[in-house]
Amino acid sequence: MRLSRYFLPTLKETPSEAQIASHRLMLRAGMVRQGAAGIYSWLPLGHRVLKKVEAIVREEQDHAGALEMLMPTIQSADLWTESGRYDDYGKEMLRIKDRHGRQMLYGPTNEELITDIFRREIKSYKDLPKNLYHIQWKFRDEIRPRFGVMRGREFLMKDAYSFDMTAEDGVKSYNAMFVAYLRTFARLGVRAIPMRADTGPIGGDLSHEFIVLAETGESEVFFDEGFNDFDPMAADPRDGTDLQPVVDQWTSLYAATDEMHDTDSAGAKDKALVQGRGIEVGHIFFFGDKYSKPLKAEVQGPDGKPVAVQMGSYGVGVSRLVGAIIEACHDENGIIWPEAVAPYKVGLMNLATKDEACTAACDKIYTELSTAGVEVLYDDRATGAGAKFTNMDLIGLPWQVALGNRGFKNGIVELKNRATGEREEVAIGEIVAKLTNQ
RNA sequence: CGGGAAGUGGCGCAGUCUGGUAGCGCACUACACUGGGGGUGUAGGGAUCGCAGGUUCAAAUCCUGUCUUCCCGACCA
Repeated sequence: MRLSRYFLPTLKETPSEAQIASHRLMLRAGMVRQGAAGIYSWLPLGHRVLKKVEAIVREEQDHAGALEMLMPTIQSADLWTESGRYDDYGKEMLRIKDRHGRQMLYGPTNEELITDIFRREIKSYKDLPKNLYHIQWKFRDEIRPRFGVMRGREFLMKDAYSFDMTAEDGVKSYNAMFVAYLRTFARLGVRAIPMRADTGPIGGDLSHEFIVLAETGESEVFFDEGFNDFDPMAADPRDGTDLQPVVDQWTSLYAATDEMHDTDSAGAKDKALVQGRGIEVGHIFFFGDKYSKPLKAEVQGPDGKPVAVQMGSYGVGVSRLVGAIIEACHDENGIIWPEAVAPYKVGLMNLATKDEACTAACDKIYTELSTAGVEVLYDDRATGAGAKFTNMDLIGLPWQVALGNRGFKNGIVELKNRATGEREEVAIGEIVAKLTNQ
């Protein structure tokens, strides 16, 4: 993409409403713009990142056997009355009336809706297990939205729902999601640690939060440094092996957020305990028949008798993750994207746009990279070189390629790694091959 | 919802106390120079000062109401 044709409104100064790093950087890098408190438009650069995060979440869900579908954002209040949560949910739920005066709501979550779909279509134990998910916008009318997309009111969430005949099978479904989450966050380029969680209003007795570690995270966390030795990609939910040992390993070490932290517990006395900060990006629950009973989500067992199914739900804050990744990956100059979610892999800068030969060389590199399938953002604007460097550091593409008169005379470009800051001179003729293999 | 701040060109701010023709930096437009870390000059465009009402000869400035945004707390993907 040529920057001269792109829509990338970067800001030199930070808008006064943004306080934390990810919010400041998302505004400055031209990724999002605020519509109302906690509600954002995603501009092209931010949208690309959001879609990449979404794609990785989707791949790992599919890989773990979950089935993608799509439920609406607007729901009828009826199902919520039936589950008893219409009154319980409180002011966090955005309630609206349609033209006929029917009570509707903008979905804050989808347990009721998915359970209704399930109970209408699935009648036999032979159809189990099932794990259905969707990636959809939710709305929770938070008292105080803040931190940009990290705690917005409107947010993109992946939520999956598992249905099993027995609690034992339900735990297997839970474990598959547990492993899928380990893999998802590792692929996104961040370190996430599962922590035993309070089940809160969703209920149930088995639940873990996945916390991305970031120095500027919103909550304080305590965890065993033994987590460093675990490989999140070691287990595969699809190869048919028992995942319980993997889950046992990841839950054997102490890990807790400050509100769950208990200095008196045995694990907390471990010498290997370290303190850090983190951001919750995923939360999984196994809650048995909490919703299937009141909503009568039953199947017939082998004996012909109806049984309420065992359910679990599994959320990932997709839009929140974009902010969380930035919190974990930035410096004083801007964002440092992990390659898997970077909006473009390479930022190519023409530092001598008035020099026809140099420009032709840049154009050639741009064309060849594009043809080779490398995502490249090409700064071909007639602005000063300093502005280009500063802007590239801000938007944080993993690789920067700079070509100006100086290098052109000697037949070299400068290649810079945004994360390490390392610069290297590469022959013009070799840069494409080098980036293609990188 | 309790406590606290703030709304003035796109962004960051001054002006408000003490009422008297709306200002600065950045960004933007044109031209020239410049071109390896947000460069320089000249000339421009753009604001009913959040909104409504009131006081006054006169309101960004004083009074009343209201909306919005941000921060701390309780709540949360």
